[in-house]
This record gives sequence, structure tokens and C-alpha cells, in this order.
Amino acid sequence: MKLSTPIIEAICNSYPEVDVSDFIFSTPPTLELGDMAVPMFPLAKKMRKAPHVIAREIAATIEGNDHIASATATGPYINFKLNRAHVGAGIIDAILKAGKQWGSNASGVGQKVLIEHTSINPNASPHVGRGRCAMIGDSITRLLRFEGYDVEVHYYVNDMGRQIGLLVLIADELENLTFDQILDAYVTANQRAKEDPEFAQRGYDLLARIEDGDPEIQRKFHDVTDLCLRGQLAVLERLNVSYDVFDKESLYINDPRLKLIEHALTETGALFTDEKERRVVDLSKLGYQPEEGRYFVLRRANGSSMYGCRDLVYSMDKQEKGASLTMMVLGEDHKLYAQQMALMLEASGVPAPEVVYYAYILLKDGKMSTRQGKVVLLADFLDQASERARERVAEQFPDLSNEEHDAIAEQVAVSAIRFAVLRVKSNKNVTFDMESALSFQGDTGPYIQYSCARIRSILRKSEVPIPEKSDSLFCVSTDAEWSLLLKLTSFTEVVADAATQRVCAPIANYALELAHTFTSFYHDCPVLTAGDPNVTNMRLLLCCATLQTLSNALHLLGIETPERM
RNA sequence: GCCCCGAUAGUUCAGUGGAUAGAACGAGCGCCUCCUAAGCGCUAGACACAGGUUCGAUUCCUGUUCGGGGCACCA
Repeated sequence: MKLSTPIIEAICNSYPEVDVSDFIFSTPPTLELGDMAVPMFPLAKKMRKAPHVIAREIAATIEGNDHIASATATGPYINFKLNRAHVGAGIIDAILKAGKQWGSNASGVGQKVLIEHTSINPNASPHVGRGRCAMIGDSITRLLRFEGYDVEVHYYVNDMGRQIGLLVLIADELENLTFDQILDAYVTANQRAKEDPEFAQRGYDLLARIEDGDPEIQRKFHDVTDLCLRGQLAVLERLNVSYDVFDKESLYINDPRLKLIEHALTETGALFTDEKERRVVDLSKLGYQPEEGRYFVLRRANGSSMYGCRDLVYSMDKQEKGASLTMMVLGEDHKLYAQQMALMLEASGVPAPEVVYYAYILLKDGKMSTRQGKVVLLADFLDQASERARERVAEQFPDLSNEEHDAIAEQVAVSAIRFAVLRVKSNKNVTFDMESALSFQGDTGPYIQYSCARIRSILRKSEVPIPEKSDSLFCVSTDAEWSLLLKLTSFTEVVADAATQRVCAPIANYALELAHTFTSFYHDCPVLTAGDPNVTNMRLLLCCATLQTLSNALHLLGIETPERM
């Protein structure tokens, strides 16, 4: 039950004319003032009385019960104190009963979602900017699954196009191209295409041939793409990011459904052949206002299709898979493009996907640049972070095996990067600083994992059995315990808001706050050495509930919690 | 030039139409015979600027400045 429900009931009992929508709950600045506050400003207008007068009147009529200990008017607010033992026991029991499901509102049960994310061009090992897309997409997937949605994750493989053509040319020259060489090869290829028109033309020729279905060329494109994709997926897998379905761009080249789209666009008068024999969509015919970005080219003069062509069919294909919601995670550089696609899709009777955008990750000295080698590769970060974490764990737990050291180190490294990226709202540029990301101190993923490890340590050492639920002697004797209980119970609401808004940053920040609240409790309230068996019991329950909540929150972020660290 | 995002402490980030704007890093001072010091406590420090809406704006709106992204044959 929500903490606010008994309060609403109590007020409505005395004031039947008050409507639920008049309530805005907030938290008083300090626990001394109360646990929950209701400001009287909205009611003041309705009842034509000063807020502090109403507060005093209403507070006087409220009687304590199981849930409510007291109601006090403080200026224009009514501050409620809750019955700590009763409410606290209810919170603990709800968490332990729900277990791994604790926090879920089950808002997505029975609904299917198709989400596409990451879809990196197969040309290099992914850097942290690309990783932002993967981590956001993966966390939204986890969040929606947690809420009960049936989610299918798709990855669009850009296995053709000019860049792959150039890469194929280079691969032909160098034999046995490896994944590690691909970035260099890609940079070289682009450089040459710029300086050598003949080389560039050969790349375009390859595109025309693959579109004609030349099997030899298809094989070459496939080999280069596959090499690259496998290398990229290995890195993403280290980050706990996974996909269900891989859709190859090349499969959509000569898709008959494109004709349907072109037909629909022609019907609206938007699709025309321009003076250079290109097939162009005039988006202003579809309701697009600005002059910039008004025209969208579907086919080159020679009839070969542009990227957008295949993407239109791909979007149609995704929509036809029967999901009630289709989503994409895109960099903000794709905003205009996605808007253009949406207009063309809708004109063709295909609903546009819902898009989550993310802004770029910057480095301290500016933008990342693949060409200048100014990037932080995910693999490099993970290697360094893992190495650092390993040294620490090996020193602290020499009894554990090498494999265990490695496993913990990797979990810590992944948590460092995932947390650092996910805690920032996705529409903001993030400045990534290698040193602070590697430090594991302060507001970091490892800090939260550390809190979990401390809880596990207590549970391991407990000589009394861990209780499964609260008993009649449950009591909350300190503010530290009570603050922790209040923090725990707010998880459900955090999840609900995050899921409806398709954001994961609030989950990350919640986990951090909860870890801080737990640590205060940890320092103030001895568990095993409390002296009173009832207090120990209660605190053990509190530890279990906190561990469950932190684990659930971290799971949504794709972060695991080691037993020791 | 036009369009879309953003601007909170020295730095990196939270947050809210209402009671004292939170952390962390960095700086200074403390704390391990005590469940893991990847920790804790204390001190110093911020809502870019100007208007407007409102009983009340850091939050909503407009403008300015600064930063990021985009604007037809790349994908």
C-alpha cells in the first residue's frame, strides 16, 4: 500500500468536499517535522481560506491510527508522522515477499515491445559514445521487462553502403584482416577515397554490384561485416548488453514492400523525379514546415537506393512483427532524420517508432574524434578498470581463486562504466573523465556494489537464522532505520516514473541515494552486535530488504553485485 | 542563417511550481583493538543573464549569451 493512502483517507473522512486531486505530497525538510507533508495551497484557493488556517483546522480533526501517528500543522503544511513499527513492518514484508519482483508495477503485462538499439556501423571497436546507446537501450529493455512487457531486442546490421565497400577494397589488398586492424583500415580507406576518385568510384561500383545480387561481392561484404560485428558484440557482451535478433540491411535491398511505400508517397504527391533524375520526397507535402531538410533523396540518378530506402522498409518490417510498441534509441544527430522517416512512414500508413534520443559523450578536451584517435574505446576502458579492480580484490581477498578475482574485477569494471553513463539524463552531454571513472570512489557503481558486499558480509556472519518476515516485536528505534525504510518503499514509484518516461537515470540516482542511506544506517546501527535479539532480527530484515532493493535496481542498470569486493 | 537539445558549487552530476537546492571529486580537519576504510564525520563552496506568468519560479514562457547536435544523393 502506498504511504499516502491512509493520509488521503484520514483527510477525506473529515472533509468530504476535498478531492484527491487537491493533494500534492511532499517530504518535510527534516524527520522531526514529519514523514510526509501535504501543502494546503491548492485547498486554500478552493476553500477561500488562508493555507495556514486550513492546515490548523484539518490537522486538529485527524486522529491517529495504525498508520498515522500524528498530524501537525506547521504554517501552510500538514506534516504527518507515521507509525514506524506498523508501517515499517509492512514495508519489509512487501519487499521480501516480492523478492526479485519488488519494485515492479507490472504495468506492461500482456504487451509486446520491439526495441532496436546500438546498430553500430561495422567499422571499428565501439567507443564509450556508442556504448551510451547500447547501455541506454539495454537498460530500457531491462526496465520494460521488469514492468512485465514482452521485449524483443533488435540490432540493425549495416552490412552494406559505401563504407563497407571501401573496407572490402582494403580487405582485398591486405590479406587476413583482423578486427583490431579494422579501425586503421577504415581510416585509410576514407583517406584514400578522398584523395583518389578512382578508388572511391570502385567503392560505388561494388555497391551497384551488390544491389544487382552479385554473389561474389555479397560474400566479401558479408565477411568484412561479420568479422566486425563479432568483434563489436564481444565488447558489448562484456557490458552485459544482449540482443535477440539481428536484421541485416542487405536483406532489405530489393524488398517488394518498398514499392508500396513509393506508391503511397506518390499518391500524396510528395515523391517526384527531379531534374537530375533522382527520386526525391518533398516532405513539405507531408506537413513538414522548415525549408532545411525539406527534401529527402530515396534513389540516386542511376536508380541505386539510398540508406533511407532500406530503412523505410526495415521500419515497416519491424511494425509488421506485431508489437504494440516499437522503439529505437538514437543519437541526437539522428533527430531530423528520424523526423523525416516518421513523416514518410506515416504517409505510407505505417506508425512511426517511438524514439529515445541521447546526446554525445564528450571528453575533457572536447569531442571524440575517431580520425584523431581521440576516443575512449570500451574495450580499453574495461581492460584498465578490470586490471585496477583485480589488484584491489586480490590484495583484499587473497584466499579467493584467480578466476574469482577476475570475475569480481570484471563486474566492478562494468559497473563503473555503466553507472557513470546511465546516471546522467540521456539528453545531456556527458563529459567522460577516464581518471574519475577508474577511481571507484564516491558516487560510482562500485560504491553501490560495495554496500551490497557489506550487507552480504553481515548476512554471512549472522549466527541467528535470517528471518523471513517481520514479527510482532518489530520496532524501529532510530532515525537511521526509519530513513532507510522510507527510502526503500519509494523504489516502486521511481520504477513507475522511469518506465513511463523511458529513462533509466532516475534508477541509477535512486540506487546511489539508497546506498548512501544504507551506509549511514550501517555506521549508526550495529546489526550482529546490537545486543538485543529483537533489534538484531529487525536489522537483519532491513539488511535483506536493502540488498533486495539494491540488487533489483542494479539489475535494471545491467550491474551485478559480487558477494565480496 | 534556420531548427532541436542543454546551462545548478573550482569540477562531474542530481533535484523541485512552494518550508533550509542534494551528492561526489578536488581543498582543509578528524575517524580503523568496532558487522569490509572501494567507507564515515566536520568545514568552505552553486541555480548563466534579462524580462514575463504566478500568492510563490532555480523549475513554466520569451529574449540574450555560451556549449552540443542537425540542415538532399553519408550511413
